[in-house]
Amino acid sequence: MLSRLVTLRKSRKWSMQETADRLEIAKSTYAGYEYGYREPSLQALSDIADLFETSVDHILGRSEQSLELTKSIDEESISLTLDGVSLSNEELIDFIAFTRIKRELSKKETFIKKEA
Amino acid sequence: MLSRLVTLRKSRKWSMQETADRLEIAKSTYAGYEYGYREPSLQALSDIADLFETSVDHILGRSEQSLELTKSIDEESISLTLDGVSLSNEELIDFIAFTRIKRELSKKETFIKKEA
DNA sequence: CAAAAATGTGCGCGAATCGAAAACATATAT
DNA sequence: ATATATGTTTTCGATTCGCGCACATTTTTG
Repeated sequence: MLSRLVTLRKSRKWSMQETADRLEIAKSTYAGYEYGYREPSLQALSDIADLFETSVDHILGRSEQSLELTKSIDEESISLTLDGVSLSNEELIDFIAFTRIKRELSKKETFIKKEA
Repeated sequence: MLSRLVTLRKSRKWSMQETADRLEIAKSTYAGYEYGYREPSLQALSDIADLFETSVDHILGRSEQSLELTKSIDEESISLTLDGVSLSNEELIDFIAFTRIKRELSKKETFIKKEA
């Protein structure tokens, strides 16, 4: 269930002990999570996500969320940031237009090439 | 901990019973989640997120995720889609450049205006 | 309006499982 | 080679999960 923990921990070069310490739980408890014979409480799960600076969904290995840009306008689901500054609706709208046009153009290019 | 459940359920106009049925659990079990005196297992939590077509993080009320665009290049965290088509790295890179430049320009504009 | 059905709310219990301590195995460092 | 750190498993008391059941409240139906 929590198979991604191993990767997350090792990419940080932390031992189980160190990870457990940071989470303020016993190493055997943490080990239980990694080995899969224990499940953390929701609070612990949340703490783990915070520690690894990732989402709970990612830790749970849930089918990676795909964020549809057109839907994220005016919705408070996920906020996008660039260089730490959150993306304004205007920037998002510009981007959508920008990319749609680029996609249209690349279609036409292909079409022309085929014709030639 | 799971205070968002009420909203999610009611926005669908489901009774507790109906929700529990869809989740294939007892209504008293589901009620426990909503009232906050019970926590679902990770599997149940995941099922709930699926049922409500939302993320576990959202259900847990975790500080809304912000996705840093520069970090999402080459990372398998969340995939962005536009009009149902997933965003290529190239499109993302272009957008980052595009927006950075726009931001730079708007700074300068302000500067010029101040000078004038 | 009254009866019936559905829904919400809470209790109690057996079963499941949590979290930690401890012991042991294995690896790393001195 | 010995000590120290890390990984892994077992054990156990305490917690709490999930459900059935009962009752209150609301909604539906005739």
